[in-house]
Amino acid sequence: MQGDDYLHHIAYDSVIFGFSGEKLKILILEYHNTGLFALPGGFVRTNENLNDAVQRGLKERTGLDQIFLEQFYTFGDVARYKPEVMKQIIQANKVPDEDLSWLLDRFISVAYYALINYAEVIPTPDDLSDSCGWYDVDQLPPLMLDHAQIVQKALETLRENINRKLVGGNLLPARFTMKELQHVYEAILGEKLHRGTFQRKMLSLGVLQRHEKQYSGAANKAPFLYSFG
Amino acid sequence: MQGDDYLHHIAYDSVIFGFSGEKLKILILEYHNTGLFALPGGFVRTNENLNDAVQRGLKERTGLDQIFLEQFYTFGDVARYKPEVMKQIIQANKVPDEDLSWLLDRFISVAYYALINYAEVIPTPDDLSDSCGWYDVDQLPPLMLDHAQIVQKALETLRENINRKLVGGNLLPARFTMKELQHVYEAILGEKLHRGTFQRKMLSLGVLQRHEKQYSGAANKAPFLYSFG
DNA sequence: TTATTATTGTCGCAAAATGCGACAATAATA
DNA sequence: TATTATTGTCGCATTTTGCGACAATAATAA
Repeated sequence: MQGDDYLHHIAYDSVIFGFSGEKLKILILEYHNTGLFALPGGFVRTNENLNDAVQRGLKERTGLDQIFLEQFYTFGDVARYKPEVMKQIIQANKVPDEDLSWLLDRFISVAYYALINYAEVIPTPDDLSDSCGWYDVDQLPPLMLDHAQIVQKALETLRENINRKLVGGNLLPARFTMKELQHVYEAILGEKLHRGTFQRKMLSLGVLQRHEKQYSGAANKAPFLYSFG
Repeated sequence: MQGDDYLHHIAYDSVIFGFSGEKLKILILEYHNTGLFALPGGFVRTNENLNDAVQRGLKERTGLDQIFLEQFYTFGDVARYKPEVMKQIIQANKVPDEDLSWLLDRFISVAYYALINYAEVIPTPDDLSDSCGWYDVDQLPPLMLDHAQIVQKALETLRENINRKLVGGNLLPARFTMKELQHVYEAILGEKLHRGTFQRKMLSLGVLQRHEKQYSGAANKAPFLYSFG
């Protein structure tokens, strides 16, 4: 990780949403020996597209390719410049032979959110962090720098886009029941929805494919499975 | 404009919308002796918030303060890195005693759009450009780099936000008629709206203040004037 | 003074979208 | 065969929207 390989002053942070146990979750990593929690982030190589850099980071952290990924804001306040925090992280991970001084400069961070199928992810820490795990959006640990603010804005954007971009399905397996889809919407919006109205609305969009029923073994009517497209 | 005063690799571009003659317009500047047209942009000082840098640039270019300003996307493709274009601009404006080599590096650009009252603006070129003027959004000159794409995305964002953020009023004087407001909406959306429906919708929002009538001298009923808040 | 004309504010009504409860169908168990 | 929980769908009231029409009005023309 030489200084010349990356664009200085520019970073990205990603808010990776998953869905499990009827809860919306976010992937958070913890840096070695610092007690610092952070969003997965990274830097842009000098010959690499910004969007590609984020895709690359996501691949490394989740093992997934072809992810729903969207940029939502670029954070550029001076107040987010805290070199002592970065110094702390570097010192806890001192690797000789590397000039990491460029990491102590001021950074502007382009923030993205990703929607992924929780079940397919293998959370993988990087060199600097020793854990990479899921947290409920409403039970996050204290995050470093302005990362809590970034999460907040990601959630707002997600709520605004939930109908415009059919965002919901990206958080589920390829096939799902209407109830599961409704739970995703409820978790994102933070409110209960009416079952009948929700089903009618979804079906009227004409983007759901209906498949065979899912026999759960429970003593009641079995629901259909659906997929997008 | 020393290299140490600004954050390297980071720029901003602004799409400044105005409204006149029932048309949506954008402020475009032309660089000296190059035939290059561009969006007004600039750089971020090392101790300056990103948002403040854009406000500062807007103030210099329009004379206006307290503008409706919103960030909408950050452009970071490698393809937008064309040092020969920058070199052309610099050479046409050679100022001695300055090291401008940092301008030839790759830049990531944070794009903003602004909505302003056309009548209050005094378009002002900067040192590098010899004109700064209004162009119809559908009759723009060929813009350098990816600036046409930036304009396109600004328009899309504006359309998406038109109802969510009461964007329309920022393009008009403090007091305006319902018809003028409708023309703004039509220019942004690119379609005709029904007069009755539009008026009913706007009034139902409860954010318009009704004032005295505007007697235009025409042989017909005089419209009320409105303001926001 | 009175008719004419263009434009405005508002209304009525049909069509579409939404909120909410209810019913029959169904997959298992008792 | 009855029971139970859940599902798919429908009916109906309410709200929102699209669209035309009417009366009111400010000036001009007769």
